[in-house]
Amino acid sequence: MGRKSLKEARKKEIIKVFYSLAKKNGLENTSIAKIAAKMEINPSLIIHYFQTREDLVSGLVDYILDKYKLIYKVSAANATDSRKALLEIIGNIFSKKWNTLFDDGLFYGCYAMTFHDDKVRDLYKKLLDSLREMLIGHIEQCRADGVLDVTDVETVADNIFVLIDGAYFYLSLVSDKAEYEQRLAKYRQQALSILHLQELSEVAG
Amino acid sequence: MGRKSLKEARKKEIIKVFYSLAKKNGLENTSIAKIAAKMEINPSLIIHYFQTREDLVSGLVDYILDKYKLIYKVSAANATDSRKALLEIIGNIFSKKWNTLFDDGLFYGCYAMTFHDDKVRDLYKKLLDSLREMLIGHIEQCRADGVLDVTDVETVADNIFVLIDGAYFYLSLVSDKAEYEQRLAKYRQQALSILHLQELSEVAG
DNA sequence: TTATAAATTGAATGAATGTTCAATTAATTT
DNA sequence: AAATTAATTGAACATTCATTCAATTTATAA
Repeated sequence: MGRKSLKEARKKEIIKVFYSLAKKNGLENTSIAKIAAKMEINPSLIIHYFQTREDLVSGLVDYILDKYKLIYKVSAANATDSRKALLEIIGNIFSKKWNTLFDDGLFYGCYAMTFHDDKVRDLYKKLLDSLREMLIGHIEQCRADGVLDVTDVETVADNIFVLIDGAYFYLSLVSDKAEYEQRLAKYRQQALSILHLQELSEVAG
Repeated sequence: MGRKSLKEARKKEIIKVFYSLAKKNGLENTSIAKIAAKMEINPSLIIHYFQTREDLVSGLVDYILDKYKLIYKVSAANATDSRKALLEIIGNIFSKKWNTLFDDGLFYGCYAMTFHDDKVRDLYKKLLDSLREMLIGHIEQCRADGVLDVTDVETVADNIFVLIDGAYFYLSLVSDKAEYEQRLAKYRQQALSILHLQELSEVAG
């Protein structure tokens, strides 16, 4: 009875436009009114779905972190081979295509919010911790399969994460494309070195 | 003739209040009006000194980056001993007192601006690059003095910076004090390990 | 066809924003 | 004391903001 609810689909549409505008102009310069204008709908419709701006931002953070999570996803082709799976993840993390899928500016913009917004802080902390656990799992699997020679798995995983976060922090300021790619390759190499693995071209994404 | 100018002193006062409010409530929640209210002055006075909000923010970025730079400052006592100087810098970077002097939230908040504000981007890039050069200089001096055994100085310096940036990225989300300090110590240890140095208590700050 | 429920609009709100400009106050020099 | 220059105020500005509420349109089920 009554009209079919479009709620979830509509919310996602709104968030996507929010994402694209914030990506272009920054989080603080993206208002509800501007999102509505871009979508050619009424601002009150956005408030109808997200009761407050805070909820809207929260939805954006969810959206961004979901995208971020994808980088750690292992394709079905490599799911059964622990070594290939690990190599695929490392490859994904240190690849150029990541940038086309994911906007670092927004990731850091939302990250900056964690210092004053407990909700966002929790989301980030839980995501990063779950990714750590995941990487630990992969490494342990590799060790169990005898394809990896590491002693302290947790430390190794931590080293990888430090490398990732530190690498992109500086990389985001590198505008020269050649230097960017060169550094990226070097960091990937270093990640493999931490894992006592060698670069391989055999692994597809 | 006429009144003595308080311009520079007053501008610094304003920025300091801006800093303290933004530290507490976040950059985007700190308006000119709020700064003026806190100082019990008229908002137009702030505009008098900083023509636009953009200029005001730019001043804040300068202020923050100047503070950041201090972490890399070597005390006079260690200035002549290259090994002690390097150890002091590493000690400063991975110390708890840094947090009392410097607000990570604002540092990341301004960092997030680099993605849409070319001016801020240049400031950050130039600072980080100059710090790199400085660290490279210290390491090279140590090598010249025969107290350090490293081959590729630039790579070593880059590894240190990646460690710093990556470490604090995650540390900023760690609220448990004990875990925070434990990790911090571990990262410091790792920095020394990259330099092939050992932890020393002999170096004062 | 009618009832129902959700989607959407439109107008209005008050508060806060950055900024302008003229007027006034306060300090310093001649 | 008078002239000068900067500090500071106060009132006003147009804009934008998030949010509210009632009214209307649109789709679906009975």
